[in-house]
Amino acid sequence: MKKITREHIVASALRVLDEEGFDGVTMRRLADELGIKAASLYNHVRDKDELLGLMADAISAELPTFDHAKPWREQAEEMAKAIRRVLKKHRDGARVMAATPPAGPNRLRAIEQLLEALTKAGFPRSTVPDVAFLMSSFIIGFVLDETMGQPGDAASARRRQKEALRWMKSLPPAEFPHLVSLAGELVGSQADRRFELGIRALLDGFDRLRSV
Amino acid sequence: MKKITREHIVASALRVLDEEGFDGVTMRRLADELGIKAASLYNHVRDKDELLGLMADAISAELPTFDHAKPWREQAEEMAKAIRRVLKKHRDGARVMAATPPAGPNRLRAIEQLLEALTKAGFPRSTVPDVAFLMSSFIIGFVLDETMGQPGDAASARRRQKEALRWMKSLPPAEFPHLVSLAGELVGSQADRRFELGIRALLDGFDRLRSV
DNA sequence: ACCTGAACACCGTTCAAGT
DNA sequence: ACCTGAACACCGTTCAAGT
Repeated sequence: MKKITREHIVASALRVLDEEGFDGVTMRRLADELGIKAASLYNHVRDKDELLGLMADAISAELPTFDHAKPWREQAEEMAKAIRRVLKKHRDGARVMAATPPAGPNRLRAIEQLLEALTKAGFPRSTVPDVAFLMSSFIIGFVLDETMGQPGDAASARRRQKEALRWMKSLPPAEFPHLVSLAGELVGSQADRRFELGIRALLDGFDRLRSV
Repeated sequence: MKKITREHIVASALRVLDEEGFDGVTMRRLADELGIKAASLYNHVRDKDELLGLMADAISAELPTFDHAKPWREQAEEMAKAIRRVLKKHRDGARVMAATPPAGPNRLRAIEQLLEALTKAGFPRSTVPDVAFLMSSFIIGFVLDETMGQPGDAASARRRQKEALRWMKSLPPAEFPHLVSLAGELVGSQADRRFELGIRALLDGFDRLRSV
């Protein structure tokens, strides 16, 4: 086998993540993937939390860099979509980010870029961290919700959705009239459209904070 | 001891949650709290997932009811603040909601009320589920982020914050100029103000969707 | 009907022992 | 320096056995 390095471990961990999901990433399963024993991992990584942090940073490395030429609004919307795309590229990617503090060079670099863009866009200094934080938690929250309880493969995801629809339609309509009549729209996610609606609403709302 | 009922179990589980946090809610610890053995819990609850669902619904029961007389904007903002308050009332409350599908009568009742309010507010039928979903994931995402990695007691939370501040200020300013200069505003959360800013931006953005 | 002891198949992590 | 076996203190869950 190849030599075991930190990078090698993190790459394997992301592979396990994609195959087994967040709960499937165990030190033992990861060691198997690498052809070593679980105890050996502790020669390269302090503990599982550090490993998760490294995974989060590896995911953050896939984020594209900002194009500072474009107008801020377009920039921010594209950045938001790119973040969502990267979070969805790895199974339970949003859970990894949510479970992990925003440290690590790649993640910090992404935050720095966002702060830079917001400053250039004319947001007052004191609101720049607010807007950055809110964009981040909005995106992570959305993808978390969007992918919650969904198995990896698309087939069983669709089966689950059908089940949820049938269940929601069977609720007592006297008590839950809107829930029942909107069941189709509630479970049939159209997540892309919904995300765009949300990020645009949020950015529109932020826009009036700008002084330039 | 008292007779063991489902309600009794859920109440104890919430007590354990507040004391030990999300990861501390184990079947064994909960059984201890009730003065029984872990295996006995399975006479009352299918598995841990069902228990978490019941906990989420018990938390949802604490939500106030909507005041349909007030204008929608005020209504929605108050509802959002109330949800955040309830999520923060129990340690890791947001994690319980995020880990759990939106079933359970109390939670459904809250969603139904929100759908009702949005419909009355004049949102087109097809956007009502979008706005409801987006408000929910925004709030849960915010509180999740806000309370992440925070220990229960306020003292150690403040200690952690000081540490984070010192760490961020020690970053290389050439690479992370905004991160370093905004360190104070980034870690000193002022979460209440930040949440208001966010929910208002989001609701302002939604407002132009209304047709009434 | 409900509780228990014991077991099964897992976890993260430590540590002395090997090379 | 890095890997291993074995152990420790946990998990969720099942099931035959008790009352």
